[in-house]
Amino acid sequence: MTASDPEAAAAPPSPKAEQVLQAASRVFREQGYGSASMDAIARAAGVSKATLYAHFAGKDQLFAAIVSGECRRHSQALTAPDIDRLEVRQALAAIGRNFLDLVLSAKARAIYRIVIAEAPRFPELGRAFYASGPAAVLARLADYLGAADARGTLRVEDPKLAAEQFVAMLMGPLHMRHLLGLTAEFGDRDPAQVVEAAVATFLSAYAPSDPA
Amino acid sequence: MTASDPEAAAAPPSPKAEQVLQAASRVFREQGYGSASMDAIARAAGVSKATLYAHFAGKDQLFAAIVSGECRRHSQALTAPDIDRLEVRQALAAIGRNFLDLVLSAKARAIYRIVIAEAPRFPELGRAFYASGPAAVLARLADYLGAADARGTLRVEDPKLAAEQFVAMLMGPLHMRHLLGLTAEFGDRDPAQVVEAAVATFLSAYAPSDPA
DNA sequence: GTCTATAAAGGGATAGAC
DNA sequence: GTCTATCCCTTTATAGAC
Repeated sequence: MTASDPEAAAAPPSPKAEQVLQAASRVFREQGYGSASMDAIARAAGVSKATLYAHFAGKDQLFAAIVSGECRRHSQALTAPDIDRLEVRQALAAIGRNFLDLVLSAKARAIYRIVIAEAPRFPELGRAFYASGPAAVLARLADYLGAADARGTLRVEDPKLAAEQFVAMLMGPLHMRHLLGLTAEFGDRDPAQVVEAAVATFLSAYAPSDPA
Repeated sequence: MTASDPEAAAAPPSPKAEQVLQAASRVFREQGYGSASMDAIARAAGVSKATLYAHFAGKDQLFAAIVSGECRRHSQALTAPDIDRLEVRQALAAIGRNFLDLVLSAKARAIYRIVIAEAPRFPELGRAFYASGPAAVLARLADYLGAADARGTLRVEDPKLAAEQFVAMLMGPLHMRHLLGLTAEFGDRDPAQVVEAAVATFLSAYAPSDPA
């Protein structure tokens, strides 16, 4: 019955497993990998430790399952709709708002924290996270910029680099401060203002010649 | 004798304490806060655990002492020299190179990882890190941009925001990938190229009118 | 102050009953 | 599959000798 589904693909069949995954995700996000104990996870999930080990070979594999699951879910959430039907400025603003909302969300921040922290000890995890998250976003944005260049609505020599600059200007003013828990202090900015400024600077550099 | 020096200010007087701090820094950076044990730190420092507890009240205070020490050291390393005697383009490029070299260094990455990871459980640490590191750099850069605007060599309405955009474009294409340990894959870039591109995009947006 | 030795608690992982 | 109870090890932290 379960031969074709080695539990690594999509949805875990057992409701107990899902229960464990959700609780473990919360505990890992709250305590970090090193400090989170299997005991605490079992307690949070309302199951015994033996049940944990019946579904996952160990702490490391449980952790890997959670991170890859969260990455999958988040990258799905970033399927931008109809940016091709918008003006370049509006399209970039829409992409920027969606992206910024995602990366500043509490869950995304917690996942990012823990993946960054454990990347040296879980190298494959770092790769999987980057590939399913940032790399996918950058690739899609670069495609859009390349197409805009072909249409003449932008002039972008290196779409990949331009995409990275745009994303960087979106995240830069807010991401680190939010990661550090500094939202009010150090003059926190309105995300809408950050998006607008990023679009403005980007277009100053990459608009064809004179869009007026 | 030690009344005026509550050990929180500058240099630890005891050589043993310095020995402990260096070893603990390495262990924390290699293993993360949660997984690092006082036992391992004592072993790495070549002292007994009792000596650890003679100098530091506990794991958390030892950790805090290390992070604040590293922040102090790194922010001192960023005293940019004579940028006022350079052309704007060259000054920005010099700032960019220095900054990128620092934030991409192995030690800075390790510190950043652990501060980000533990910020929710050590809020004061996050504040101290940001204030002594990124905020100081941004403030100095914003000052420079504001002065350039006053001289007419740039046109920058919001120097703080422009500084954040510039720094973001420097870090964006490289920082996250390096944090995740992905240097070769996903098309790693030459830092020099990143600096050049960031300066170019920045000047496209903030050059006065026509510098030619 | 520094060590050896140990206390007291909590960690990951498992055996065996159901 | 799931639970209770437990093994065995490591953890943080301390007592007592020097």
